[in-house]
Amino acid sequence: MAEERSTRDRVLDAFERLLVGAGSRAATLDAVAAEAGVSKGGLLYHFHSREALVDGMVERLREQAARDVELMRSAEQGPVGFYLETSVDTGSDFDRALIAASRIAQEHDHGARTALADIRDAWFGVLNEHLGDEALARTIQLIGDGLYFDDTTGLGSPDALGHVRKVLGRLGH
Amino acid sequence: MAEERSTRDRVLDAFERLLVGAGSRAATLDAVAAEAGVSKGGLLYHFHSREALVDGMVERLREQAARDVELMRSAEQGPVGFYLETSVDTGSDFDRALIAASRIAQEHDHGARTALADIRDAWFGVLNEHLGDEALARTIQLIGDGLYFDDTTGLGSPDALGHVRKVLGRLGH
DNA sequence: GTCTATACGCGGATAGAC
DNA sequence: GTCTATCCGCGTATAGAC
Repeated sequence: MAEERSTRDRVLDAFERLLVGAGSRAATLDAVAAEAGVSKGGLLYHFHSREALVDGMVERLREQAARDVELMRSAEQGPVGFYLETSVDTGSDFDRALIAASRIAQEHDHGARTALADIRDAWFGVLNEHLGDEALARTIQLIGDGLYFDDTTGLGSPDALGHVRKVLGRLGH
Repeated sequence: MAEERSTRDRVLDAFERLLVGAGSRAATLDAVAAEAGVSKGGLLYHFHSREALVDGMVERLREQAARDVELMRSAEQGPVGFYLETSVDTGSDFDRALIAASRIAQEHDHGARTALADIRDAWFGVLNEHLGDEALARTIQLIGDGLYFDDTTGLGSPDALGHVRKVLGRLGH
């Protein structure tokens, strides 16, 4: 039977939702506690400081990423399709964690930065291995980043993914 | 003779540097004043609130953007080359303003979001007009966003732009 | 494990001197 | 136009009851 989501996880979920939805400035301990439906004291039992909250989030992100890379490797539609489709925000837990971490990384947090760098390296490894074409692999990764960024910033055109497919089609993909 | 940079502008410069270098959380009025070499009171004479600071920055960004679009339109290397080259952080004032605004936009600021959306529309207009190919124009814009995002997050591979050129070359550009 | 109460410094903002 | 002094609320963190 599926375990109940622990308070710890619910707090991290709340933290991520606030980071994604309103930015780091708004993701205060007060706000996180309220969003998670727990008192500030309750939150601070699980995470002794804001920094610990960030660390906990990054740690969980790494676990999620390891699973994602496995899915990408063995995806039915191939790694490229899987990567691009999951670069537009699908609303998955992993997407949310990734965007949340990028918010923190922008503040110079070392843990978040290296985690994101490692995850990107893993993705690139799969793309490059599959395509056998570094330039194309890098370009596709950039397109994925662009899709992400646009989604994340609330910009982004309606059928971005469709346009990309069209162009990749001309390249024989 | 070139005018001295006004205090107002120096404050906005400082605000942008902090936003880009350390994030919105770190860009406090105290920090901005110190970075600009002015007292908090001095800063608040020019901008009555943090919100006013953001508005001033966005307003200046729009002026810079109008100039950039003109440069893009008439660039020697063509709009695509100009766009991609200026998508990696060149360290220009405009780049800094753009990245700074994207930080603020992530916090749901309406002014920053619409300004960025308008600027992106203008860029797309030039690309699409020049290429006469919407799918390609959108894809190139995504690549530019990706370059931006990577630079911005401190990720990004060394010769990203070179790889992109290679792939675009295969498409006949 | 979760809560309430409390301490305390920081960030945003005002008043008024120079 | 720029400064210092000051106010107040918020964000982080601790102590200790339940």
